[in-house]
Formats: sequence, structure tokens, C-alpha cells
Amino acid sequence: MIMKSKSASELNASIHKVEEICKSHKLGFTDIRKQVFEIIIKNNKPIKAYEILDKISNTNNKPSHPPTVYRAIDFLIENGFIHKLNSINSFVGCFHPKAHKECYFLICKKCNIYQECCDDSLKDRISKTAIHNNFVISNTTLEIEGHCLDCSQT
Amino acid sequence: MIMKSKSASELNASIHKVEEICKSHKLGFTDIRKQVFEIIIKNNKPIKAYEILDKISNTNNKPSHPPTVYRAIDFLIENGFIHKLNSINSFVGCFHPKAHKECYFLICKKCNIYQECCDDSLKDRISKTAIHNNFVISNTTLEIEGHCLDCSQT
DNA sequence: ATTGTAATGTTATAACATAACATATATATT
DNA sequence: AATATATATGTTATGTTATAACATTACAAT
Repeated sequence: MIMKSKSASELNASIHKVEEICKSHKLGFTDIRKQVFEIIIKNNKPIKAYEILDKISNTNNKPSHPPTVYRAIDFLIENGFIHKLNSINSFVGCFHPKAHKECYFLICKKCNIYQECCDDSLKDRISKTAIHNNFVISNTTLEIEGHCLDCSQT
Repeated sequence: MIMKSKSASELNASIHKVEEICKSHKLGFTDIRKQVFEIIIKNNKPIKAYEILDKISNTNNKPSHPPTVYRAIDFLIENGFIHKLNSINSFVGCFHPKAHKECYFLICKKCNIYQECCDDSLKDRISKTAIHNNFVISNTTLEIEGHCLDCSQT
């Protein structure tokens, strides 16, 4: 499930899926939100907020401002369409919007490619750890940094 | 193992232990590094870099600068004396310096108290996930946010 | 028409972190 | 001891990430 670049049809399917979800949940999938979402998923690597900002500014031929991007990002995260990678202050599209709240990441330090992994036994193990500590989870950051197969061989 | 405030003797033991490790590993545990380490471990909650900066400035009755603090932080992290919590840009002392590279955290959103947990079965599970994905881990961020026992009851 | 609400525009600044270069201090080496 | 070398710190400036605060727009509900 390595995030090599996606085909145009996969991208369109992703966008369409999110549009559908927004429609059915009465969420406003506005132009800006759509633009930000597209920029994130078309990038096959984690992307930073200010890179998004530049792309939006270029696309629209007028400067945009940080709040515009961050608001869209907040919306997309809240609704499970993208994720933030805290360890590298970057954003990635979600492969299973609304299908799960938590997901975990393997991030290659060399090629910057990432893998989203929603391993249930891992999720269980984390749950058990929380329960064992009398802890109620609201959200989990699990980011495994290292080297992917390709990069660890060279 | 909740990090309620520590006794003076526990703190001294922590500092002493780190001093010993530095001595035996020929690491310079300089005044600044010691000050920063003490500030972090005396705080029973995650602390931010600029909070440390303020405290150092106050302690020494002269303004310090960000690089001073960040250098000390880098040293302390490299040598396993403290950890950074990426999800909240904060730092916490390590309970097992040099005993482990990875450790995981439960962070209460309400009281900001944290727990360090070095659950082996969790570690194994993460290892297996990495192996399963042909991934070589260099470092792992696992931060579980939610509510501790006290705060989830009120 | 007016009020409510959701989203966006805009300016400014807060919060987090490092680059670059100068200086000092410690430690080896001769 | 004098010199070289490495390590650590001081200082200024700037880069990067993120949000506060307030104005405006657009559109729906009363």
C-alpha cells in the first residue's frame, strides 16, 4: 500500500468519494476546501501547509493567506479526509475517509514516501495499553520513521 | 506510573543518574544543559521550549536566546535524557535514560499530565507491523491523547 | 428587510525553530 | 607552556509553522 503516484482516475475517485460524503453529511465542500484536498492527494508525499499555500496562490493567480489554508486543513482533518503527520508537520490524504478515525504511518526518511497502515492488531494493542493505564483515548499519533524497502537496500 | 510531582529526592536521583551517565560516556553535562534538564524534570508536565527559555532567563537574571535552549534540548534528546512530544511541541524528562530508545506516551488533554509507557508487547507489535511492511524503523512517535482516570471521571 | 450562520478575506502577530558567524572554554598535542 | 583542535556558548537575524482578531461575503431562514 505504498503511496506511489496515483492515476488520474484514482484521484478522481477519491475526490468524488469525498464529495459524496460531504453531500450526505451536509458538509460544505467549498472551492477552497476542494482545492486544498486535491493538492494534498495529488502530492504523493506528505505536503506542508506553506507549500499548499504557494500552490493555491499560483493556481488562483493571487496571493492566499495562511488562515485560508489552515481553515481548509482543519475542516479536512475534522472530517477524516486528510491526516496530519505531527513528526514532520505535514499533511497527507486519507485512503479510507470516514472508515476509521485512527490510522498509523510508516514514513520513509529518505524518499519521503509514506504508507498508511490501519493494522487492527496494532490498534487493539494500543487500546489495551490505554485500558491498562485507565486511559480514555481521544486520538493517537503513531508515526514510524525509518526506511522503506527500496531505500534500505541502496 | 503517572507523573504526579516528584519528590526532591527523586529529582536529585534523576539528576545524579544523568550526571553519572555523562561522566561515564564522556559527555559534557554543562551548566546550561543541567539547567534545562532540571527545568524539564521539575516540571511534572510537558514543557515548551520558550517556557524553558523564560525560566532560564529568570534564573540567570539575564535574557537567554532560543538557540541556547534548543541546543541543550538537542543534546538531551540525543542522549536519551528527555523526549519530545511531537503532537504538542513539548518536552518531558525520560524515566529510563539510556535504557531504551523508544518510548510511548499517554497525554491527558485536560490536566496535561503524561505517562511514559514502555510496553514491550506494544513495541513488539510495532516491530511486527514494520517487518510486515518491509520497513526498517529508525524512530517511532507514539502519542496517545485522551483523558486520564481522574479527568475522565469528572 | 433583517437576522443568523457559515465561510472567506485580510492584517497582524504568536509560537516554534534554526542559520550563520563570533567568541569562549576545554582538551589534547607538540 | 604554547599551539592546535574540538566542543560549547553568545548573539543577531531570520526561517517556519500556526492562530488571533476583525471585516466582509453569501446565502438561508424568519
